[in-house]
Amino acid sequence: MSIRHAILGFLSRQPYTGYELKKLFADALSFHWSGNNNQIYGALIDLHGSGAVTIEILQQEKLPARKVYTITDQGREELRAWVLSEPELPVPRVMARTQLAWAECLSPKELGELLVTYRRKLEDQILMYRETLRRKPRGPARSPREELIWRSLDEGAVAYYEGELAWVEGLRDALAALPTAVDGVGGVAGDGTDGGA
Amino acid sequence: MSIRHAILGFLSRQPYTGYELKKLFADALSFHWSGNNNQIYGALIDLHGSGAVTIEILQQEKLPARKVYTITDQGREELRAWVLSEPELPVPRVMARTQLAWAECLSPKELGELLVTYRRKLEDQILMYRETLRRKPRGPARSPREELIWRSLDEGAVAYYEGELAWVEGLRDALAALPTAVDGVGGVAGDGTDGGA
DNA sequence: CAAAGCATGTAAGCAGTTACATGATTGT
DNA sequence: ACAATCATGTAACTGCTTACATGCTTTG
Repeated sequence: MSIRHAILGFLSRQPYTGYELKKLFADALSFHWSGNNNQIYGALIDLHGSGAVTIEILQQEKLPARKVYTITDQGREELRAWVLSEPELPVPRVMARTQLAWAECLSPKELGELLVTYRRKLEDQILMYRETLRRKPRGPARSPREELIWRSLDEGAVAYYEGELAWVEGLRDALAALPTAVDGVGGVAGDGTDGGA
Repeated sequence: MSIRHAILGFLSRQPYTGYELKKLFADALSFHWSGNNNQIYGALIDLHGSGAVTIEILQQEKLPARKVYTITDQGREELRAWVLSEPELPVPRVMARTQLAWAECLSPKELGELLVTYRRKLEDQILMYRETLRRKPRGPARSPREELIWRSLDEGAVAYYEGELAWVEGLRDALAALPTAVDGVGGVAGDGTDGGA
């Protein structure tokens, strides 16, 4: 369970309820968890069981009780140990690229359209990120250093999509530069309904 | 199941046994599946059940029988449909970045070391990729277009890690440029054992 | 003789997903 | 009247992972 540590991270700043954490995950651009109940409530029970957090139950009139979770010293130690642990290399599992790997069964036109669709999605995502970052300033950082890191993480997320976009553009250019004889294979002779093995 | 389509992709080039597919996945740089038995043998049974592949069993003297899987027309159609399907945006879930998000509990020195470790792993990975690509030429492509795409995928994988590397370098530079007063917080006053909420 | 390769498969588990269930309150 | 928000939790599933199990052959 790795969302466990992200939860501890949030709790290291201030106490939260499961419901609030759920929203934090759903809203955050840099934390790519769906923030579903199952994981968060489950992880919180787990964290409580292992003594990393304490629970305070606040009864409310006519609304369900709020269970406010507070990190313990032990929880802080666990968080620290995780942050210090060997960072692992990311595995770029990009489904769209796997699709392209087997694009041989497509006509040039179909392939072109696929690339355009992907490009457009990437552009939209970049715009959305930029817009969200512009108008939803994150909470106050605990230090200029933390502020810097958070900004860097946000920028890095955008940069990732920009990198992917540049790659698609590069591929499109390269494909366009291929000899026309090849372009004609699927574009003239067939409709792309698979030419055979 | 999504490795299902990657398997169909390989089979669209030529028939393979499960064992061979397993090695293909394990060796390929652009397909980030572990190539474990469970998934591959399971997916093959599934593919056979739905009529996407046929099985030919070749008995061997004193070695286990080889089950050679061949893609059917229906399998080709499924592959084609998948390749044409809406490409989905990748989600960059980089654990190392999540660690950095909660690096506030680290001293400047510890943070610096963490970044250096990550940078080194990225550099190693890039070198390893380059080396592997240089000396393990992939099989013959079915067309110049496929050749181009495959090369592009390989280059894209390296470019991804280079982008991540550039991001780390940028962050390091930015941290180094922070006022020294801040640098002193964890470096002088404490040993980084957590300064409190 | 041990290790690696050939070739199949099973078991157990983890981290994540969507969707369901309950029920009051507030906003349109 | 309908939807969204508050707030908890459960169920069922998917995709992927490591590790185990079997047994024979080739290579060092």
